[in-house]
Amino acid sequence: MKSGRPKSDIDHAAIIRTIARIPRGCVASYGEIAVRAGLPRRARLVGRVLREADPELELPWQRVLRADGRIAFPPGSRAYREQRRRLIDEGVIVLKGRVNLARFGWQRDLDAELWDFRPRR
DNA sequence: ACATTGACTCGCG
DNA sequence: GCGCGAGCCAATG
Repeated sequence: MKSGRPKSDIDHAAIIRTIARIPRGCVASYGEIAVRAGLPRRARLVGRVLREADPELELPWQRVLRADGRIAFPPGSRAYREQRRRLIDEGVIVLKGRVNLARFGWQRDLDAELWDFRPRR
């Protein structure tokens, strides 16, 4: 019986599911993903899970940014450029490696009402 | 068992 | 804006 892997597999799955739900054209921080997955203060775990995630899952990893809206990878790196490209391709405005969270942050279901007087597009 | 390392975050100066 | 330290914690060496 190989007791298995630690319960962290459960957390891992919760994180994967949460990331998969980020709407197209929106972004969320590592910390926010953690909270939504029921794992407050586990932002680093989100990053780790993302790094090891199977590409087959085709997770929208480009939508996960740092708490201040910046791309986590070193500016100019391959991953940085790809993330920037993917975001722009789905309509997210990226200025100097940063996204305006007030505008593109994933806050629809948390504050659905604010959606009405939020500038569109 | 101990030390280092991160796709992190926050507060402070 | 920038650097630091602290808190975070699983993976790695």
